[in-house]
Amino acid sequence: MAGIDDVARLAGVSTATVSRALSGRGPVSKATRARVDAAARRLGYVVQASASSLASGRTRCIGILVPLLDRWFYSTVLSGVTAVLMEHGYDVTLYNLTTDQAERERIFDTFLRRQRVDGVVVIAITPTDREWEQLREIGHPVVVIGEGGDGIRSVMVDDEAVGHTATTRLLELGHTAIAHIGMVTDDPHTSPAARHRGYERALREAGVAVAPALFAPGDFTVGGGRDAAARVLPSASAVFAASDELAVGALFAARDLGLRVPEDVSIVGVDGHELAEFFGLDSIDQFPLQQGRRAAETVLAALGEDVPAPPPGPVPFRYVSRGSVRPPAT
Amino acid sequence: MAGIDDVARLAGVSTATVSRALSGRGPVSKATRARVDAAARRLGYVVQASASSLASGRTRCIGILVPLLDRWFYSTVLSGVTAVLMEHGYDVTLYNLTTDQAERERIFDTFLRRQRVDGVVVIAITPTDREWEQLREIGHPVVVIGEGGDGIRSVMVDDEAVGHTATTRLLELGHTAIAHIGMVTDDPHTSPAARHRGYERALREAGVAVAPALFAPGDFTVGGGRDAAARVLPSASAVFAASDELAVGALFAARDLGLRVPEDVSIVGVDGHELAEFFGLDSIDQFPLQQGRRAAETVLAALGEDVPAPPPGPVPFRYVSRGSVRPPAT
DNA sequence: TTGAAAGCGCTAACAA
DNA sequence: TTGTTAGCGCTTTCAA
Repeated sequence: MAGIDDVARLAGVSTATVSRALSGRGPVSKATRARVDAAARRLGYVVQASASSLASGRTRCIGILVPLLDRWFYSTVLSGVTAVLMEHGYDVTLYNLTTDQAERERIFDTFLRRQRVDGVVVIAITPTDREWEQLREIGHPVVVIGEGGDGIRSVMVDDEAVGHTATTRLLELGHTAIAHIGMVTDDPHTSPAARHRGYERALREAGVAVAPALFAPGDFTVGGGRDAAARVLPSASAVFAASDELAVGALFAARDLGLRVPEDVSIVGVDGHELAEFFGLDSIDQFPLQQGRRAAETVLAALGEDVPAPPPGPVPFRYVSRGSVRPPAT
Repeated sequence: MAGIDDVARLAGVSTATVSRALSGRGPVSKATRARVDAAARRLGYVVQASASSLASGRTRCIGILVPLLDRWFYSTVLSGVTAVLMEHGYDVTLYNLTTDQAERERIFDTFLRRQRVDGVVVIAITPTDREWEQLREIGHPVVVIGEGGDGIRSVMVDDEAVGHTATTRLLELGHTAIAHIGMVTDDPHTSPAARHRGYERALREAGVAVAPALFAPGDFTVGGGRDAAARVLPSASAVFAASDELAVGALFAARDLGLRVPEDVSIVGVDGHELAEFFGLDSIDQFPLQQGRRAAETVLAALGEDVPAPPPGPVPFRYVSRGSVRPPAT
């Protein structure tokens, strides 16, 4: 495996010049650069990551923290992040935070502190105060998809607006017995919490009382949605589900109860999941691929890479009609 | 950020001893190790990855090549791989091979050759001859989930047996007009190709002619399955789909055609996807999480890590009945 | 624009 | 069992 000396020898220059030519940092004459490039190509030379990192302090690697890999939203965001980073020559190191507390600590205490990454993208995780602190301490840019903390860049949709939009749509159709299925968290800074707030605000603004019995928690899976919906469907004419997976679960629950959608019950989800289309499910698309791309561009920009500056403010979402809502039967 | 010298000073030993104590390589007395551990903990010292790698030649990082992230099978395998690697203190660097040819080349030419990884896990990708060559050249263990190449370790289910099992089940129920929806590849060493062979062999063994009109290609998505199934359903009493996503698509196609499952048509899929349960879909579960775990253990074993030796031979699969098949209507 | 040379922070011979 | 020391393969001052 060729080293930088081999390239230097073949090109008839010093290793310093090879380094400058190949990295693009520092002045190199056009002719020299061409000779170095040719020599490098001829030898199949690729700079060794660890040596380069040790000498320069840059790793060209971004760490990604993600809570689950097998959920559509996360894996789609991840696709967006990796695509952009790869285009810019960055590697991606994946840290899958499970529910195992010891493992989680090890990621924050050790993995992230090995100086293996130049930056971190956090997907939909709510770090504790201490974890925020640790993220800041690594001394590299951190971008959160979701609500950020102090001095931490964030890419997010306005989840309260999402909840408000979906609920308002149902209200406008004339529904008043609108159930919500989502997740209960003690942390108000999460997407489910914000969507829930948006739901309640829309109801209040419309003068409709918020009925606690019309909320049912369920984890963000089809099964969770089915179980949660089964509890509220008997007393609701419409359901706002905090994710498309939950909404699909609600469709199954409706079927089990002999309810037709949308004749007997209207259902709206959130995400833009592939399945929403097949089920003819109204949904608020939040463009997860774009969120991932934007997060990646945000870290790269913070690292001084030449990327289109991501626009400030929350990322867009869009209500997509597919036929799962209609005015309530009278 | 504390360095190894700080730890050495605080513990009253040399840096070499700190290195030995913390890495576990080389002899250190019990008392010394305790002092070093205490000093390291006190200073919050974590070894710097690039310096350690440069000096030792080991990176404690495994590269993973995956074609798609947002498909259930791949992301589940990936979960299994990352879980095991993390348990052993290994990082995971993710390379998402898209269909972009230039990007793919860059991964094989550059990314994998930066000596950033100690080993590679390839998920469901069919490398070209040249790419196999490049994988071997990096001089590290490579494990493929799917059919391997020369001198490359492989973790795989016997996909021909999978196809044979599913088809045989339908034959035993009395079906003869059994359609297959899968993927067309010119490469015989892929899962879809093997499942297709198993399907045809089962038919031949049962004395049923293989009807080319009963095969329809579709990419491995719900949409692909729906379109493919729409073409073969009119002339089939049963469908063997090469994945659960395809099978779910077939369910939608059946519904669109006014066919009931299983009264009018029987459907079997492959994977063990969460949705199979909700749709009451018969499926061959291939335990992707276990496949991922086994692949990770295989690389680790090859690197001399202390892991349970993965059993040889193909990984298990299991036919799971959920009510989507029955004898053909007469 | 180039080259010489001093590290980057750690590991692993080797000697004690 | 421990310390001394010479690198690992690059990058980056600094001087020319």
